Amino acid sequence: MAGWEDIRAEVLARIRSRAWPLGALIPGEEALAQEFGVARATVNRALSELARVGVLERKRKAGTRVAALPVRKASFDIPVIRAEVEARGEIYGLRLLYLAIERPPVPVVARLGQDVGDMVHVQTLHLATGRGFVVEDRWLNRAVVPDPMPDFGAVSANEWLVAHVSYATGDISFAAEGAGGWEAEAMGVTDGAAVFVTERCTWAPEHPITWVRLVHAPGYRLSTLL
Amino acid sequence: MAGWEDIRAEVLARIRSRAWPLGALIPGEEALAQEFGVARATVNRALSELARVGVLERKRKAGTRVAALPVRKASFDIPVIRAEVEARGEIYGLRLLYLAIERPPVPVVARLGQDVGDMVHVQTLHLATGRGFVVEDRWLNRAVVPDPMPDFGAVSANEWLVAHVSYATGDISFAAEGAGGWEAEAMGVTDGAAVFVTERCTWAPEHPITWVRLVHAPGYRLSTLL
DNA sequence: AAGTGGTCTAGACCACGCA
DNA sequence: GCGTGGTCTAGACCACTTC
Repeated sequence: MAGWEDIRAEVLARIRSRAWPLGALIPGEEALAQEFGVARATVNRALSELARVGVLERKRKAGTRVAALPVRKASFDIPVIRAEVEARGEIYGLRLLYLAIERPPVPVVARLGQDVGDMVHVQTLHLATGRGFVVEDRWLNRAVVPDPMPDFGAVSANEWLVAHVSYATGDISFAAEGAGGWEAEAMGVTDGAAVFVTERCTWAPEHPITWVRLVHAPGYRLSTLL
Repeated sequence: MAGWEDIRAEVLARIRSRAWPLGALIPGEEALAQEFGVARATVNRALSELARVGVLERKRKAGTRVAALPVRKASFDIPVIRAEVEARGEIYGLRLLYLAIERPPVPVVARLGQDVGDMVHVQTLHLATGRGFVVEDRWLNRAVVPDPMPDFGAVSANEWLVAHVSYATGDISFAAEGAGGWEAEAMGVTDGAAVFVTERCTWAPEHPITWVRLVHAPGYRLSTLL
């Protein structure tokens, strides 16, 4: 019996073999269902999957075509830092460097897209077996933090958030920068050393939650399967 | 009428409100289908989607539970460099720096996981409106390159591959490094400047296809929505 | 052995986007 | 309009995992 994964494999084979060239329109779901002897829903499952990963482009009425420039999509996990350290078999440590309620600088407000006044500003150092692993610089909307503030020296803001302010939209970006200032000092690297930097911004449906900048120790690598 | 997206929203709301705490087992599909007055397939679609993005964990017989440490997954596109440059409204240019058939160094063979003897070695500079955008260092399995070799000075190996050797598995990784050697020179940056580096390895089902290292111009940023 | 999620079917209706 | 993909249903069988 042909399952949706078999259909997917067959479609991929036809694309690879150029039976269905790049950019070409392929037969409709009904036709393929007949040809393969399966229900239309099964074909739909296979084609939807291929569209999700960028191999096909589907539009109602227009039909399904092979992506002209197959844009590969890759996905990766955004782990809680503690889990990431422990997954390497190292011992996690956390050191609170700075904590205050103050006005965020203009760039942070801009990234959040909305001014919510004073915010909770937390700077922490995440350790892997005693060595600096990540320097975290975070601004939190006071509206999401309870009044007796959690002890961010014991549980990282990162971890507290995923457990208490679940689900939100946001964006994330990665860049290479030369280390500098307090971040370089906290991490214990020389000024100008190349470091991997993650910046993330998250919103609840109606208000910003947090902006965070993570400076990873030199040698850090973000990797995933295609 | 309740569609699968409504079910998804309701499930998310229950998780957010702690009606279903982190790590807790939630009712089975049949029960939820009855409660929401929809078919089980609709509930399945919603829960599968949530499992795919890491909010739920599902196991046959064991049931569905809320992920204890919700690992957010992000996905991003791996565009063809020309498309990336043009998407910025800049003019794409390509300069072939080096082309030879030679033995790959040990690290490259190791990453590919299989020794295929001599390979095609291509080094190119991708330009955005005349300025260096990406330095590409690529090793290609000779088995995937036709005998009159394509003109890699006209069409980048990158682009030629997606059009002619479609679909493969592989891995990709990102890191920050200090620029150096011919790469720094080709890009026109000072030695030691922080650059964003992408390394990618792709395989056909039975043999390696290519290994490539991309050094992006300073200031490059990889970003995506969560 | 039994319960749960994973998938398939045949049919149906709907929404979108072209003409 | 009208064709295509998107989704839903009710029922069924299967695969996996835990008991």
